[in-house]
Amino acid sequence: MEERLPELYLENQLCFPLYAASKLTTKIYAPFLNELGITYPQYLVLMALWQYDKQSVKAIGERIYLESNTLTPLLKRLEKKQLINRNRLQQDERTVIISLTNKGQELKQRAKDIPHKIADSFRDSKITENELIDFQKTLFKLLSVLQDKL
Amino acid sequence: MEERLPELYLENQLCFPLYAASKLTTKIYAPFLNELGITYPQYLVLMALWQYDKQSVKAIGERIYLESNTLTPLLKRLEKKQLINRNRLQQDERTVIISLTNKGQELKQRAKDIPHKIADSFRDSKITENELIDFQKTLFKLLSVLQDKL
DNA sequence: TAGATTTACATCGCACACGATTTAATAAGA
DNA sequence: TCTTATTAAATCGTGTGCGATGTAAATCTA
Repeated sequence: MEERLPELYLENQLCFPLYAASKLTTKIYAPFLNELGITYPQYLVLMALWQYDKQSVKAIGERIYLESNTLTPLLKRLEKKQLINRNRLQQDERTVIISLTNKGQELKQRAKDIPHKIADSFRDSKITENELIDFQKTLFKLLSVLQDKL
Repeated sequence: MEERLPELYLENQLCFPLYAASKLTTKIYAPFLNELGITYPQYLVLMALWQYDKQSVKAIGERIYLESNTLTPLLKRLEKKQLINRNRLQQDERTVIISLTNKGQELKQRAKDIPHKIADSFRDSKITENELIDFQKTLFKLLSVLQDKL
């Protein structure tokens, strides 16, 4: 009665290696981020703020694909660490504007070498620079297709 | 005093689109898996069991990159849904063997069309079949490199 | 302009992830 | 053999993710 269904093999899916690679990548970052006292999703929020300071929760969410149900508690943790401030906008009291504290601004300097360090660790691997560039290109295409489907 | 650090832009990272694509992919699966009453990580565990029944928790973890701290509670939930059984191995009482119940086996039939349905939804997108094949190839290379680093 | 609708954020509950530690069983070594 | 080390799961605490719902402010509409 058992039936071979190769379409259900882990290796033949796209979703599974994507899921696994994402998790492993986060683990690669962990020791560097630990030194800064932040988590990976917190790092994403801070990158959004380092690039464009003073944004609404909604704007941050659109950049990193998260909504207030995840962001609100995460932002409160960043506030408790004194890396950001949360302020209601006067013109529209519904909107909460997130801005970096001095401490949050300073963290940018300590974080700036992380991408290089990560990239270096791939230097002598089986993956070429060009391959990674193509890969990233498809990844962004995939992202936009996925977004359209949702 | 503000400094432009393009290496800290979200678009220039590899980790971020990987993280985002993984999450969006999981969302694409959600409605299909909802019909089966399971979550995405539970689906991964079941795929491992549909492919090779009767495995230890450790073996499942190696396939899907999870450890007992995540798997134990997840497996208890699958047990409560009567999709799997958990039994200690006589030869080695430390090992817990996970096996499918009849209900768990039957679910395979109901799940078998999910990959096709997902693939179909990409049919007329900007991404070609060949591009996806290359993409998956790099993804697996990336996975093995990441694994070596950890 | 009063009432309906939309919007931004917050809250709640549940299910992961994962580092760190614990417990019990087995294997290894002097 | 007795002790020590290793191994497989389980447990614990913290931090996401996310669907569903709540709340208050702003906007729209008849």
